[in-house]
Amino acid sequence: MASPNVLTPQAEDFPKWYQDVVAKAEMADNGPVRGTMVIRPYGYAIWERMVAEVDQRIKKTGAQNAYFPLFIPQSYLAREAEHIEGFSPELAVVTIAGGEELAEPIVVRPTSETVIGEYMAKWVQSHRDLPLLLNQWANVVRWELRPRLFLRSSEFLWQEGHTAHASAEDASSYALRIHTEVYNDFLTSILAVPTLLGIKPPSERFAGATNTMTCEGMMRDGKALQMATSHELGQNFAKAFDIVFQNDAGESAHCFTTSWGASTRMVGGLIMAHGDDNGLVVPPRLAPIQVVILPVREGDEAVDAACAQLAATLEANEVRVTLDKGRGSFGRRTTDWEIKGVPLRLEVGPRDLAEGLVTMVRRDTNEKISVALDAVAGAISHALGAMQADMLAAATARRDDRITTVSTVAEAIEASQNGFARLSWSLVTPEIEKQLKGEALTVRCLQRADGSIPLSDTEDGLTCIIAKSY
RNA sequence: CGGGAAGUGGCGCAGCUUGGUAGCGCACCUGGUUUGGGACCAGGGGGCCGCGGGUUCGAAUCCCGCCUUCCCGACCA
Repeated sequence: MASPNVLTPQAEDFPKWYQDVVAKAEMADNGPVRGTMVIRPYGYAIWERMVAEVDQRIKKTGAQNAYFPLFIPQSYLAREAEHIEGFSPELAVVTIAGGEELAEPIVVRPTSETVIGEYMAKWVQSHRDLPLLLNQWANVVRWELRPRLFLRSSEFLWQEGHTAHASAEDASSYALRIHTEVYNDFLTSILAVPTLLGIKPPSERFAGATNTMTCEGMMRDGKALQMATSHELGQNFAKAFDIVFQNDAGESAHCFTTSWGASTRMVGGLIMAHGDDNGLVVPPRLAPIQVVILPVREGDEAVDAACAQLAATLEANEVRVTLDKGRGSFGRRTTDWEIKGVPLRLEVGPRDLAEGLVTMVRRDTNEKISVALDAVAGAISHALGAMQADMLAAATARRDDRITTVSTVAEAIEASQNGFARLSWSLVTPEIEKQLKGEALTVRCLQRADGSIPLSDTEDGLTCIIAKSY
């Protein structure tokens, strides 16, 4: 256990705890311009792991990576009325470049539906060109009034997928496939964050979408965080950008498009879904460092040799392992790795070594197990697997404890002070949504009674999740 | 963008009321003793006090403007 005063306890001040973890785990710093973020090597290593896992899943669905420009003509955004209306307040616009006032202002992309739409129109001629499945990893800029590291920064990193299809059904099923096979699978099986899948109410839809799906996660303070999102755009952008194809009967038709994204916000979600008073807890399958080998004292030849041997063995078993430098007190080094959330520590000291043992400690439970030197590889592999499963189970239990099914709006407001309220969607009128807003609450998503994703907000028998959110 | 709080070595803070040129803890460097849950002793280094203006013989301290951060709201991945 970390000594007191390393981090602000969660129960005392959750936002302060979050900042402490971001700083002390060396995840990120504020940038010099308000809302900007410097991602430090450890934070970036975690992001890179997310990128690798998500990218691999995206490619499995058939999408290909490409890259589109940062700068977008302002007129492009204006072509889709809802889109420009939704994004205008958040845009950073370049009006001077090369020392001259520009004839047409250039927008720094807040998202790339518009530029990509322009090129889709160029590239799509026939139904044989469809579906067109594109993805890009990029930075985007949305000027934020209230920034928070990872959760809401004015510039952030993400992946944005953009696809064009011949039919509404094809677009819809692809967006759903991304939602479940890419996002939800990544979130649950790698990030160990259980999700509630649903659609956004019309008031919360992406600007220009006909349907927005969301993966809502619950943080340890009971607030909701949208971890990823997937949109059906209907023919809105196809009409604005003339994305037209000839079908097999030789007739012209507008495509149906989708877009979907997941961002560095997931790093914030990781911190807040799993972190505890001792710091970050990174699930093993995500962790850039899965095991740290920690010599109890420096300069002990037997210990150093055993550490080197263990590192080699684990590397050969494809475990992502780091050898602690052994400088400074044992307690200090232990605490530092604990704050970084490394799943397993292997403590190697002369006492254990004399008996042919090392001590393995799990970050999530602090459970200490003595392991024989020649059994380390197997024990590590087993512990990594167990910890991954236990973290998802624990997060799921915490979440379910905090979801209350209620039957009135007043009860929903009460129940959502410390968690999620589940209420019949039929009780939520636009006036009620306003009332909720006054209580700092929003409808996070709509679900069918069985928790599955509805096709539309007008289906009968839907429930909604009401919560505070980040 | 509105309402609150705050910016002083890397981090956390004191000093400001009653102007006189900066201090503490942690971190850092050197040496030694240590090392099984944030070690100890000794000796060191580092700050034009967020930025810009003003008042004054003199400003961390008083006045004005701006920037940044945090909390609460409206907007959002």
